[in-house]
Amino acid sequence: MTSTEPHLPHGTRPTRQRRAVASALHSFEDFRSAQDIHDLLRRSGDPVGLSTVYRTLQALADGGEVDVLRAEDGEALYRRCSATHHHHLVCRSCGRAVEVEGPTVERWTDGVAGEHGFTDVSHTLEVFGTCPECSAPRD
Amino acid sequence: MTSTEPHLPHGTRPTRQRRAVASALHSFEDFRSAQDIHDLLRRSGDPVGLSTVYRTLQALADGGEVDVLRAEDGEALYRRCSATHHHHLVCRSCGRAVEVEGPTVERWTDGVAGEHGFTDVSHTLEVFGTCPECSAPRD
DNA sequence: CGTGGATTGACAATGGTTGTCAACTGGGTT
DNA sequence: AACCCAGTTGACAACCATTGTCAATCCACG
Repeated sequence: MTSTEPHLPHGTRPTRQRRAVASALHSFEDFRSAQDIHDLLRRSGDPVGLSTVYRTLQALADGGEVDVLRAEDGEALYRRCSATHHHHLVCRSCGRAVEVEGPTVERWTDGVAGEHGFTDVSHTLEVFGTCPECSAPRD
Repeated sequence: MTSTEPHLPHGTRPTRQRRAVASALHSFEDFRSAQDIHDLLRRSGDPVGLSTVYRTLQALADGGEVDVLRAEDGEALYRRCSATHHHHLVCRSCGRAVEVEGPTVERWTDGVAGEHGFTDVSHTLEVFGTCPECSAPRD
């Protein structure tokens, strides 16, 4: 079941490097930095230049294939994602993220924006917490 | 006393520099970068060292006196804020921001997090749009 | 006044990200 | 197979927001 791999923008070449990045994105489900992914690839014996990692991640992000969120310190973190609009429930301890949908929130943001006469509305929403596993007492 | 000026953390000295930064924060209602504020102060004849601007903004942010949000490129942007929990409706054209409250959203995030067993929940939410003035046809 | 801790700011260092550009790759064409 | 050549790569440098450093300065208090 590897058919859910992020696809590269139409018209680009499926090079070894791009496949490697796309594949790496499938090996974890938390948010990782570009540099983390670069290291991951090097250690897994399928090295890709740092510039290329950045370029590929950017292309995937532009194509909506990966989500980007900013760490506290402003560093960009990446994660593969589904195509539909969604938000994340991120564990602030282990980083694992769950995609969640929020029709309630979508309606609310549109409503609030409308009340103030704002148009062409978009929004960002991330929820942070401690996941069950991380809050479980140590065994 | 109902001064709306940002207050500095308890026990710190109200120096000229810190007052200048706090005052600058009151001269605009959109989000500005630390460097913008540094420039603003220099041009207004009340110069403050860049390090001090960063330090003061950080202290104010820690004390919940100013909001921080990240621009697309990861740059930190600052704006004075009220003490209660709130979100922003930000004009992506002129940058002006309106504080909004969302009990609906608070309830929703807590609910979703709870369903997944997440505890100690917090969240970030920003709404972007085009404000009435910016979407109005030129006068 | 004098003293000491808090504060400042010029400057250097850090680090994520982007720009540069010569070398390389590989699909289409002859 | 050899040739093209636009797309691609990656080592390296440049960029720039942010943080660290530390000697000089300030200021509350005795």
